[in-house]
Amino acid sequence: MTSDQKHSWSDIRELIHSRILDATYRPGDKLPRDEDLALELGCARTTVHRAMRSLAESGIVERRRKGGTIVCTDPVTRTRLDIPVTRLEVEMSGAVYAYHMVDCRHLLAPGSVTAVMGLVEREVMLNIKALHLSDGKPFIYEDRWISLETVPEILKVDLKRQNANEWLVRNRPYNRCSVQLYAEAALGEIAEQMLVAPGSALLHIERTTWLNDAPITHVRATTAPGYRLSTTS
Amino acid sequence: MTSDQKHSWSDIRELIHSRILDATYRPGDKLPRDEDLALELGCARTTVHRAMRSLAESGIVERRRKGGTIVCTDPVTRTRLDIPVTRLEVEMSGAVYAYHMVDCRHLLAPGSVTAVMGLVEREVMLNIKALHLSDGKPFIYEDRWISLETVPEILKVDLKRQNANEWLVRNRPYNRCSVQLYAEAALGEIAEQMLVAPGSALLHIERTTWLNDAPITHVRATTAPGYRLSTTS
DNA sequence: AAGTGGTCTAGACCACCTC
DNA sequence: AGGTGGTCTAGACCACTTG
Repeated sequence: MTSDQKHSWSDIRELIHSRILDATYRPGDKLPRDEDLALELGCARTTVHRAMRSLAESGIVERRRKGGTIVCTDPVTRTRLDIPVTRLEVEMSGAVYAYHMVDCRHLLAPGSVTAVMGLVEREVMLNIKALHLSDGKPFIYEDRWISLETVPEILKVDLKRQNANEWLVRNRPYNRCSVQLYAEAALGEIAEQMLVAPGSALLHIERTTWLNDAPITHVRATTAPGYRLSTTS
Repeated sequence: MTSDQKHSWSDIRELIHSRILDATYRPGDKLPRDEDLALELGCARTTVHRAMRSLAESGIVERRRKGGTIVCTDPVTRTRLDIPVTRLEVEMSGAVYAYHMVDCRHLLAPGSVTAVMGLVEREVMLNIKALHLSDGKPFIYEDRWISLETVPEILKVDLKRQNANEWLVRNRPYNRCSVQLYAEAALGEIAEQMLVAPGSALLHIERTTWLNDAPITHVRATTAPGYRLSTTS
């Protein structure tokens, strides 16, 4: 009676997914218990669990103890976004990478920055403005704030030669990260640095990183016209 | 000798992660074999494996059979991006949602669209232009192409009343999805529909979905000024 | 060819949450 | 309070890939 058994969790994931796709299980429906599915499919419960966890991570089903497994209604589009290190991104495209520090000073960080970092009070941080170049042309302009509380060693680094992000990434790994994406017209200073007409539409990527609730850095990256972020899955 | 045992995979994940954070294991280093770590930590190899897989999914280590586990050099910023269904996004913000179909016709899809979809030849598709409103104000303008090869039933749906995306999402789940993000100035038609000054910088979200290599739909969503996409983790 | 991670099993116990 | 998913174990075998 039971069709021939598929014992691998990815096969089982596909099987269950296909039942969702062909509406055997509809959005909002409750799926059989892991144990029953294991019995039906002729595999261990652990294997069904592995498949289910994968479906849950993809946002296709929702699982609750005692509540069972439910097919998600109102599915979101869930993708993975990888933001590469700029130098590598440029070099991978076959272009020559260069880094140019525009400005570097101690400043009282604006409230917008300290708020995002989760700090109650404003404090003096290291502010770095720098340009990443691809074949000599402006590629990304970054405005970065580094917490001197969390990363005092940064003052010993020669940031005119050493890209701040790469130093941080190698010496100050982070725990938690928040990213925001938006479009904004190029303002005076940015338009100047990026060599674009004022008002040009540019994609901005803001990132904040922490190590166990201690903020490390906040950076606003302004990308060149036409820049695209792609995700897969 | 062995410190007191932590038996849960998340504890072990944290422990190994902390060794990476404090440079016990440095970028490029090879970690001990799963079995040795299990021995050291006093747990089953499966448990170490579970922790390692989590670290690998986060892009912190790289694992290869026979090659062992290596701490990633040049880490990328990896985040999860969830794009909600527009109606829910509006309603969650406490505003009133409305949908207005602007245009709907059979058209030969442009090469840029069919190419992204992975089609060799251009074909006639259903093209829908629509506006999502939040409290009566333009929120997202979408330009959508729906494959009539894959989804012929769409012709029976009353798309003036029924939001195309929501119908698709409920009746034509997808397998694969590709997303692109970029900034672009509002052109004539878009500026008109969105009620913004021509040239305004707007965030664009392009999505293509497939079911087993059969393209379902391609949509370019133009968001209102100030729109932000956030990711967590 | 051999060593490493990847997976499967069977069973047990735990933790959470709904009923 | 009981049922469901979540996890851990111990052992076995498999699959990939590199030395």
